[in-house]
Amino acid sequence: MAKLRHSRFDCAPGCAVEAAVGLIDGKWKSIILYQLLKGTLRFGEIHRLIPNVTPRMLTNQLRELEADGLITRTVFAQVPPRVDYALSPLGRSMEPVLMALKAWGDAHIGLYGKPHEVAGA
Amino acid sequence: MAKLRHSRFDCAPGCAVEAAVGLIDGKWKSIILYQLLKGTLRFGEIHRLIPNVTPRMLTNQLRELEADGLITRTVFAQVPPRVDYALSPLGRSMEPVLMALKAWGDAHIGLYGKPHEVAGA
DNA sequence: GCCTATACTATCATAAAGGATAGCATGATG
DNA sequence: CATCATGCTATCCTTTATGATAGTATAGGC
Repeated sequence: MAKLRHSRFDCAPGCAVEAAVGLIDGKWKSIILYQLLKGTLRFGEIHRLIPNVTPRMLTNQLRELEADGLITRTVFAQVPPRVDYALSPLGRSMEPVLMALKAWGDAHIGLYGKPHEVAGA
Repeated sequence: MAKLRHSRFDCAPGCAVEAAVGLIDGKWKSIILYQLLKGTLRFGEIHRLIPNVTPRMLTNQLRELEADGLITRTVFAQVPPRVDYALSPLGRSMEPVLMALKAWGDAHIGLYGKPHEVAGA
């Protein structure tokens, strides 16, 4: 059996932090959730907003976010196919976390804006 | 050359979020930072607070956090050795992120408290 | 002299994360 | 009939993350 995701929850003092981090653990997940804050998006729209992700990984991480209950996936029976992704109420409850991350990133992005050029802290 | 950590910063709209997430990307990092919110800790104290981490990984992630400027490491020339770890001002500025993660985790830990038992969202 | 403590280091191993590339079914369009 | 769009899937591959285990230097305590 593959290691269970989130299996590390052991209710130590850091547990709550760990639980939250575990849900956004995946290279593209936090970006996907952040983009969905603005509203429902289709697969292709997400891909245009995050061009560096491969279709395989985008699908993979959308499926995991759905399995974790953070987003909803709605398929429209038409051609070409249309699939809408949106934050679920649980996902929406992550907004304070995502906005805290953004606020921190906005304030400090200059420290890491270029590879190899980390400013002295 | 190994891939640079944080090399994925490309200043897309999610960039700021990505930057912040990249700094806590590592199985134990968010827990370490969370524990250090309470104040300076020695290596062994951190290990007692996070018993599941191996010494190798604890050292590895402490070194990365230090390299990223989030924590400071102070060596005392004595025997047995004593090394203190503390949040740097930059690390301290992550407190809102860590507290947002904790608040979210506290509110929702029940959803993921046990492996294999994800409540319907 | 042996044991203990501390904060690691060294080495090997396993598992997983993520990427690269090519391809698919269906209808619409020209 | 060829091309296009969409949202993927399949397969193989590379890289990285993490773990398991054993070991280390130095002084102090018994």
